[in-house]
Amino acid sequence: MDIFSFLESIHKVSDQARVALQNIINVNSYKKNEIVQDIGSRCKTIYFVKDGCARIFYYKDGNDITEHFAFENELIVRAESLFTGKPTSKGIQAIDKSTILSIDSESLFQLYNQYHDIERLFRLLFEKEYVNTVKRIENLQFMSAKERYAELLKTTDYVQKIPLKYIATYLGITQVSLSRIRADVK
Amino acid sequence: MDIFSFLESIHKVSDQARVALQNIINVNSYKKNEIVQDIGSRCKTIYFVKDGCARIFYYKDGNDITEHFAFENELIVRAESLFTGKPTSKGIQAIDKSTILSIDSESLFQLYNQYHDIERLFRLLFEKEYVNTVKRIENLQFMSAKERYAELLKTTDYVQKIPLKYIATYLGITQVSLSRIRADVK
DNA sequence: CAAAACGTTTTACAAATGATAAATAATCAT
DNA sequence: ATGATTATTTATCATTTGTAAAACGTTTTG
Repeated sequence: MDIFSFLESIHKVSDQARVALQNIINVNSYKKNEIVQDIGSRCKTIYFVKDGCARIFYYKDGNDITEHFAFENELIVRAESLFTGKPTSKGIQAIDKSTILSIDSESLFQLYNQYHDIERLFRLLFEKEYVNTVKRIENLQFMSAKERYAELLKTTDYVQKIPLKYIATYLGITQVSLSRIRADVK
Repeated sequence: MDIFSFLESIHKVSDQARVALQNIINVNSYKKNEIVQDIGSRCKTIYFVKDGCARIFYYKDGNDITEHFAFENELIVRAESLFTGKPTSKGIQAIDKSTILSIDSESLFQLYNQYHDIERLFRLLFEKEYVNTVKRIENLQFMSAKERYAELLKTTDYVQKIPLKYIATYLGITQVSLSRIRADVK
């Protein structure tokens, strides 16, 4: 799917705005496990998974924690850096061979001033992301690990391709615990 | 603090826009424990705590769960209803005697078309809320209940006034468990 | 004030999850 | 292919958290 078809499904922008947007979008291919952006600097990019699958991760007490998964036609954003200007402690990694679009956020925020349409489009996009994070809170706050795992399985078949250890930390549990849950379900 | 001082600290709008905004804001006082908006209908209101303290809650398996606390000069929004148009399963309750402003969302979204300024202001506001929810995920995903409690205590002294049972479910644990944690810390 | 209602703590026991190590299984690189 | 590496499962035991019930405290209200 073309990103513009996706964007148009959210909010249609003028042809001029569309061209302006095209100019700040880059396409890149990543190998399995390749780092898309490393931990450390201030995040100035909005990513969009065209094909494949990626994750946001960080380290807590030396352990690799997956905070977020993104599949086809989904945004990846480290909001706590992008919207605050603070350096990020989170990295982005392609889990599988992937095609990922990058939108330079500083250029985008400039375009907001010229094209009200573009600001609205991204406002709506980020509102959706916001809603997703709220749902994830509901999920983490009072569902058992087993329930959370069942929920995740429902979202996409792509989950099958994701290493167990990533899924475990995403669910907020250890690999061993997830392995037990799986054994139970069988 | 006046809400307009607060809003101006995020993004300054024109005098005209300000007047238009004033017209869709209502001020209400609530008694301790009073319901601000009940569970059920579609959420069409953005709330702002001027004084006091409120919470978002819902029921899971018959248990009252606190999803969110809002203190002075904070927004309260049930994003998953406001931004999707779906009915909400969450209610809002004043925890203490409170003054809470209500902004009608349908009117606000209309104003977005007339005043680019207002759309930008609220875009920035909701970006902040989005960042807060992301931080809460970090918090819930891999911090122990003890750590989460310590974090919460740091945020505001107002926590002292909040019933333990609300705090416990907010942290994702039972009252009994929180009571134990408190006994430990002493 | 006293009774009732509500909130918090404690206790005892059960269930879920963590930590560590070892055993298998699957994947990768030469 | 085969050895090395990485991923997953299993086992054992410790810790955390849940559940239920009772005890204790505090607040509300007639």
